[in-house]
Amino acid sequence: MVRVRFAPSPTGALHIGGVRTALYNYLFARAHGGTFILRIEDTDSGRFVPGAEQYIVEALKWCGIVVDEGVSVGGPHAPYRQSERSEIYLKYATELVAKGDAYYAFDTAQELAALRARKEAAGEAFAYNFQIREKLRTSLTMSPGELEELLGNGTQYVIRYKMPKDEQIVMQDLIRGQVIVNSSTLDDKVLYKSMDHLPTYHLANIVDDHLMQITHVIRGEEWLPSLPLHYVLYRSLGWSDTQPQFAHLPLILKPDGKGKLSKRDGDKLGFAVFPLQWTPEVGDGARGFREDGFLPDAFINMLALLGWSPGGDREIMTMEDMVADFSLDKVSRSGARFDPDKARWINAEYLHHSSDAFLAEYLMPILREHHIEASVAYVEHVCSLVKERATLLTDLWDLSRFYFIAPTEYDQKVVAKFWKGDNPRHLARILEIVKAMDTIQEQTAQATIHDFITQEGLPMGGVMNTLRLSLVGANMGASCFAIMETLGQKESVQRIEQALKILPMNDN
RNA sequence: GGCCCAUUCGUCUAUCGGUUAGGACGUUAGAUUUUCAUUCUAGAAAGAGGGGUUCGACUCCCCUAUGGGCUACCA
Repeated sequence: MVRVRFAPSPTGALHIGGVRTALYNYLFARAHGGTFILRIEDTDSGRFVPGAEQYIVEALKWCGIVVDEGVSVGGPHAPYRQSERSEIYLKYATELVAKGDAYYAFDTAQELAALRARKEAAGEAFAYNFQIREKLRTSLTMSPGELEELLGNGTQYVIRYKMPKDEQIVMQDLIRGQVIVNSSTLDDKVLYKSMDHLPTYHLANIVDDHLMQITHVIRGEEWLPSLPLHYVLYRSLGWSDTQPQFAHLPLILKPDGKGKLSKRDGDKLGFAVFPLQWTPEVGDGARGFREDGFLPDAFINMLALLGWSPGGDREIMTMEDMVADFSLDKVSRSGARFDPDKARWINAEYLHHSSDAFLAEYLMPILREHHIEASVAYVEHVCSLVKERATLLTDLWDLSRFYFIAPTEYDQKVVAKFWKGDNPRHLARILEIVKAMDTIQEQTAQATIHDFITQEGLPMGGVMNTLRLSLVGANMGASCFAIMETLGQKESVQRIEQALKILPMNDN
């Protein structure tokens, strides 16, 4: 039975790299009939950000990623917030000390900083490891009595893992294959912190994954360097035989390929890097894909393709399609640059195939904000005319406003180009034809007016663009006749009359 | 600096030893269109470099280069 977890830290908004990790975990779980768990890793009390957890829950919901078990839905392994599980971890840390695989260290932050500074001054890297641990104030070199006294009088301590010396740690990664690291290059990581009396990520992660019976750990590549630590931790705890399998995902890079994508890139690109708008109580906010007009289905489709391909040429896929084809061995090994252009194109694909009813539902509230009364049927019809011109949901209003509001000003460039010579006079004659119609039907109106223009030998482009200018106020939109049919005869007549009244009749 | 990971068109990728190295975004040129879009057609565009292994390497191995990640009582 497959059990995977997405385990973010509530330190701010979840950026698209995190969402993609969640997505891959979710796809993997669904593909194997498994369980997708949401666990909050809030063991860094110093970086906790109020509202971040709620943001994560809402973001997953918007993406259509359904949590089976975890924070906000509960489950058999509750609680799923590590801060609420704090008493669990100390037990395992002290167990490791008892076994001799970990030890108490009493160095102060100042002492460590001094040590680090001295090493750096000598041009060497500082590592808290086998070479130095015997020379520091640790339980390794103390008498039992001395240790008991320090522990008893409340002296601050951390528990560090005693990384073995010169051992080849052989690991398996589902995406990268075998990875081997010599343990002497690793340091004695802190497992349990003195400051907030909470475990570090490494301990809490291993303990919870074990307790929650996680079968596969799918996480970002930034965790690969700590995989050896996790391996030896599982071994020390006696859990090697049930330890999960690991898959380290390639990173999502900045568009220029220089480094991991970050919040600042969003500002620089003028493009969202978060699923939802983020408005923290303090600090800077950030825009979201949702608010920028992306459809959730398009968003996850775009994200899924950043580092995974089903093989072959398929690109536009629903969540169900992706579940059916997802497998970790088709995840690529190299980092993927985020491409705003491709993201926009995918969204346009989804938008063009959205139903008019769905788009109208989005547009109606915007119309209400502009105090526009329109029937759902009318709005749906308008959506059918504008959607192929839209890339983002937010384009809809700009593309459709002239169907609801007569132009109050006219695009000067278009005026300069077409509202000249005899064109206004020709338009006045078109007006008479339109006036004579009871109703406007696209095909018949087109036939009638085109015939007139041809028979009178008038310039087709000049007349039609002038007509469009009077109707729309710009050189955009569907066929003039479709527009007139939508607007209705009365409104069409009014708009042509208004243009003839407002714009100068001729420039002779 | 040390350790680890990676490397196919500008970008995302397909290829799992034998292909004219395919697709998509973007881009260029056309067509369609009264406009803006859409759509369609065509084009340019890639295996980092050097060694091996092999009858044959983009594909396997090694070295170099380049890029990235990690190197906290952060995750």
